[in-house]
This record gives sequence, structure tokens and C-alpha cells, in this order.
Amino acid sequence: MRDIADKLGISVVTVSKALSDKDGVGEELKRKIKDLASDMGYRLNVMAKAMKEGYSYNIGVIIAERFTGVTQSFYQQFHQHIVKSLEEYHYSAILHLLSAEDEEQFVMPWIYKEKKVDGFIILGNVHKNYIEMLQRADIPVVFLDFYTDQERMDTVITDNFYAMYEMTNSLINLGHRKIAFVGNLYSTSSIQDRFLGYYKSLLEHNLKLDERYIINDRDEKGRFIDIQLPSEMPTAFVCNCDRIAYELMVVLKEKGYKVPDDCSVVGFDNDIFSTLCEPKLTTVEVNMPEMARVAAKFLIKKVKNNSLSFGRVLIKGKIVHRNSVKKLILVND
Amino acid sequence: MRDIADKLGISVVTVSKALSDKDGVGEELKRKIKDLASDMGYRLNVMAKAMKEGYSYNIGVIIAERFTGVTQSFYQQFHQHIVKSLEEYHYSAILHLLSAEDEEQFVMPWIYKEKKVDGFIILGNVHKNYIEMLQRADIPVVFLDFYTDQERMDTVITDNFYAMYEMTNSLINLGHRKIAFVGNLYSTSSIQDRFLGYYKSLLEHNLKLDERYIINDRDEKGRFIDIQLPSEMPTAFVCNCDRIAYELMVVLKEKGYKVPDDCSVVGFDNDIFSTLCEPKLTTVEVNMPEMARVAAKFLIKKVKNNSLSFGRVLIKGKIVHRNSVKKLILVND
DNA sequence: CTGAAAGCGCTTACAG
DNA sequence: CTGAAAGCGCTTACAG
Repeated sequence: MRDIADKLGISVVTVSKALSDKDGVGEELKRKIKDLASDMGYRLNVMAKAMKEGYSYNIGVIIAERFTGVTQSFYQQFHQHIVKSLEEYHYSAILHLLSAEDEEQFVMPWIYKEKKVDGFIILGNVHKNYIEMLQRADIPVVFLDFYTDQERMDTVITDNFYAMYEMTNSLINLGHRKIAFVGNLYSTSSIQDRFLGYYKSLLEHNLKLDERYIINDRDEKGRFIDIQLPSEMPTAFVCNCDRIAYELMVVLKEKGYKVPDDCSVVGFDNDIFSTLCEPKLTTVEVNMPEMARVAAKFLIKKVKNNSLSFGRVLIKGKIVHRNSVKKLILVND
Repeated sequence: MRDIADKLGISVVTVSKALSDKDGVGEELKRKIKDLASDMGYRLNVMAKAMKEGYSYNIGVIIAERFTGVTQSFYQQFHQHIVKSLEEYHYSAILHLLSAEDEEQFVMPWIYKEKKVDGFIILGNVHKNYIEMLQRADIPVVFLDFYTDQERMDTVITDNFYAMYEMTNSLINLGHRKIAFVGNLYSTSSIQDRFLGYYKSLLEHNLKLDERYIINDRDEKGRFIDIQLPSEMPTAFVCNCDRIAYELMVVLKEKGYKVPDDCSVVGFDNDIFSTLCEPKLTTVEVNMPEMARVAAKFLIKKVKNNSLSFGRVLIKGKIVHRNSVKKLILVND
């Protein structure tokens, strides 16, 4: 800026104004300044601007490390959408992988301690107490794909409840009556809500909830366990995620059951697993781009005014029909 | 800092020195300053420090958008390792997804134009001309998992050539003689090198390279095409990546061939596809953590002195034996 | 429409 | 061991 000003015999103030399109500079001069700037290969120093304004124009994206394995690309996919959404606000994303250790010992991300970010997007389940600590800190936070009953929690989630309700309805409409749910009801809020959507559909159709048809898929720590098929087989399995639907189909195949002829299987997420199984999975597609967009929007607003509050926002998913569901011919109805 | 200094009746200079462990402050006073700082919840403002020093302590990680699909988690996995490696230097990673459009039209990443990053790690194939532009720019660049013949290119790659050489050797040692290679030889440097490793192994064992055994898997734009099996079947397929090995196994299954009984299949990468097929794939594990570590180390050194040069560094992979390879019993040898 | 002054929060070199 | 001065590159009032 100094150089540009000197070359043109004007002040840096004028250059600053011209380059950031503020008014108070003549059109002609402005053109001249801009041309010279690009000729000289001038690059704005955001850090100086940042220091002046008090914004870093960075957002931290926190993902618990346990969600980042080789077979878990879901949140990484989400992260990419966040990157793109933030770009529209001229913000960058800094990925912070939260280790189990830091989570337990309440270690704040170092990018917070060094004021490298203006806010955080928390992607997926994080321990309640850790969240409380984050919320006590003086920095805006928006949660994505996850919620708890904590107060003042701004969160964007997929409409798990309603999507699973619709999915189960569609199975019932195809003639299914014995429908099992696969998932640990005490593991995450997502699984719980999906289960409740499934349950609501049963209730509405006067079908009993059979405890033997609630099949566990993971332990308290979220580690997957072997799936046990019920002694009497249902005609359809509603799985809390594609991954588990995939595993279930492997088990079914081993035991000699054919999908969808012997039993139907549906999943949730529309991730890589839904297209890697044979037959391909009927599932719910989560609207990641929209969720990322809304989360980014909320967070940027909060950066400017942290007293703003948006609460819990649900984004609708979409059922993707593939080949894992069979229509049952009903003899009597 | 101001507040701390005032409360203690000292100057900000002393506070600055104490907090960053510079000498020139008495031990006792230093303790007092540090204690008060943490009591007051003081957070360093890196931006101010950054402006003074001229470093942003951010590194841009560039990935071409075409490598970021739902079924391609490889580079996202890599990105995570980069994040962790950079952390050790107190650096953050800013992910920049390079769109096909920006790549064609030579648009520099906006995080460059705004001096948000001190350097770039380029993850995977990017067009030669785009690379040239990056190298002309006044910023250190290190390439990862990819190289060209361009000068002054500091790059960290997996030892494709040697790993595939060893892999093919091991097949030959198990009695295989008719071994096909699956991959487009003109697509990427990685595939080429893997092919050449395969070829070297054939040469050493006096086996002829049969053109019908070089099977194409993608077009010039890198889009996957249907795999055509040769009219006379080999006993083993060496695939340029797990993804294609997976696709090949689907095709083989369709045509009634059993793996590994009718033919063996090996892959490369040890990514999600290698464990999702039945049987699981014998493949080469890329040493991502080490590659990320080395790339980060080089880049940080270049940030401090951009005239440094490291050239092309190969990191060894490791063969992972699973169940997709059969030992052939040789009647006569 | 243009610019001189002050300040964002730190660090570095220098003086005491 | 401690601190006053200057400056990093920008922007925001304010004055002309």
C-alpha cells in the first residue's frame, strides 16, 4: 500500500479506500489505484486487517477423532461442504481433530487459546461436559448433526425423526408388518430420534413394538458389536445407518438369507456403504450442503453478535429408493 | 497484556517476554506474570504476533475437487494426517478445494491472495500449468503423493515403483506366471510407476510383457470405465489401486470367476475398498502418517527459507497380506 | 474527494 | 533484569 501510494503520490488512506471499495475516492483515481495494485502484484495482508478489526476470518471445525477412521468418511464429507459454505462469507475453515484425551481432560483447542478462530462448528457428538466448557468460553459455537438438552445450543441437524417415520411408513405401505430396528438406543441423539420415528410409524399403524425386534449394534463406547439376528425373523430391518445396514447384510448372507427376497433392509445416510453392497441400499440422503450452509450462516451471524440465538434447526432428508426393499403380496389385509 | 502489565505495575514488554519464555525476565516475576495471565484468561492474539513477524502460521492444503467424491476418502484421510503433523509446528491447515474451473483458468486460491497462508501442500495430481503458476508465485509449495518432471519440485511420494515390484515378485514366488496389470498407463505418475515396478519384476523373472494383459480402467480425464477381461485369463491381476481391484472383483464375480481360486487379485492403497470386498484384498499400505510428517517438515523449513530444496522423496509402503491371493501348485517348474 | 493522526496487540532492538 | 520507542500493514474516525 505504501508503495502504491508513493508511486501515485497519494496517501495510503486513499489506497485503502479504493482497494476495499469504500466511498470517498474518485472513480478515475480508484481505477488507477486498482490497476497499479494488480500490476505490482499487491496482496492484501489480512492479518493487519484482522488485527485492526478483531476478526481472524477463520472458523474452527471440531471433529472427535473417533469419527475419523478409514471407514468413516461421513464427517470428512461434511467438512468439505463447510469449507465451501464458509468461503462464501470469505471465511476459512481450520480443522481441529479432538482427541479422546483432550475431550476427557477438558483441553480447549489451541486454536482457541491463540485466537486463531472467530467461532467453532462442532461436527458430531462430543461429551456433554466438554460442550459446557465450550459454551462458557467467550466464542460463538454452532453444532452440526448433533444436539443435547443443553440450553442456548444452536444446532443444525437432519430431521432424523421424520425421515425414519416416513421410511417406516413406506415399508408398511409395501405390506411389511414385522419390522426390526437395528441400533443402540442409548448411543447418540440421532439414533434415538430415528428409533422414535420408526416407533411413531408403528404406533400409527397399530403395530406393537416388539422388544426382540430392537437389535443392538454397538456398546456404550460406540464400538460396533456383532449383530445377533432374532430367533423369529422379521420381514424388514430398519437400520440406524448405512454402515450397519451393510454389516447386517453380510450377516444375513452368511446365514443364507437373501436380500430383499427373504427380508428387506433399509439404511440411513446415503454414504459410501449404501452403494457398495449388493443389492444397493434404499436409504435416507442427508442434505449435507444445505446443513453446512445453514450452520455457516448462523455462525457468521453469531460472530457479529454472539447474543443471537437460533435454537435447533431441522433440515429434511430425502428417501433414495434402490433395490434392498421388496413389496410383500398380502394374502389377507 | 496491557491489563496484566498495569495490574502488576510493570511494562508490556516484560509481560511479552515472560509469556513467550524469552530471557530478560526474573524467574519469580515470570511466574507471577504467567499465573496472573491464566487467572485473567488471557489469550495471545496470534494475529498481532503474526503481523509483526510476517507469518500467518497457516498452511493451505490444496486438493482438486475431483478427488473429493463420496467414494474417495483417500485424500481426506491424508488431510487429517497433515493437520496433525502441522500441529507439531504450531501451524494450522486451511483446506482449499480446487475446482476444475479455477484449475483451468489459473485462478490462484484466494487464501493466497489475502496472505492467509505461509505455504501450500498440494495433495494429488494438479495440472502442470497450474503448478507452474504456483511455483512462480512467491510462496513455498510442497507436493504430496504426486510429481512431474518440473524443476524445483519438492515432493513426497510413496515408493510406488518398489512396492509394486515387490508385490509382483511375491505373486511370482507363489507360482503365478500370467499376471495382468489393471490401470491406465497415461493417467497419473503413480499408476505409471506402479506399472513399471510390475514390469521390472516380469523382466527379472524372464516373463514377457503381454499387451493383452494391460487392462485399461479409466479414460484420459480419469473417469472410470468398464473393465474388459482379456480373452485368455491370467492367474493374477495386479491392480493400480484398491478401488479398481474392488470393481474388478465385482466383474469377475459376475462372469463366474472365484477369487482367489480362479484368479488372484491384489490392490494398492489399503483404503476402505480393500476391506469391503470378499475376500479381503492383499494390498500395499501407503504410509500416510510418515508422508504427511515429512511434507510438513519440508514445508515449514521452506517457509523459513524458500531457497531450500528437497527434491523427490520416496516413502516406503508395506504389503498387507489378506485373502485375495492363492498359492499356485506348480506341476513343473 | 483526499489525507494526517491514532490505534489494533504484539515484538524487536536498544538503552539503562 | 527491566522498559521506552518504534514499527508490522491496515482501517476508522475526523478534519480540511
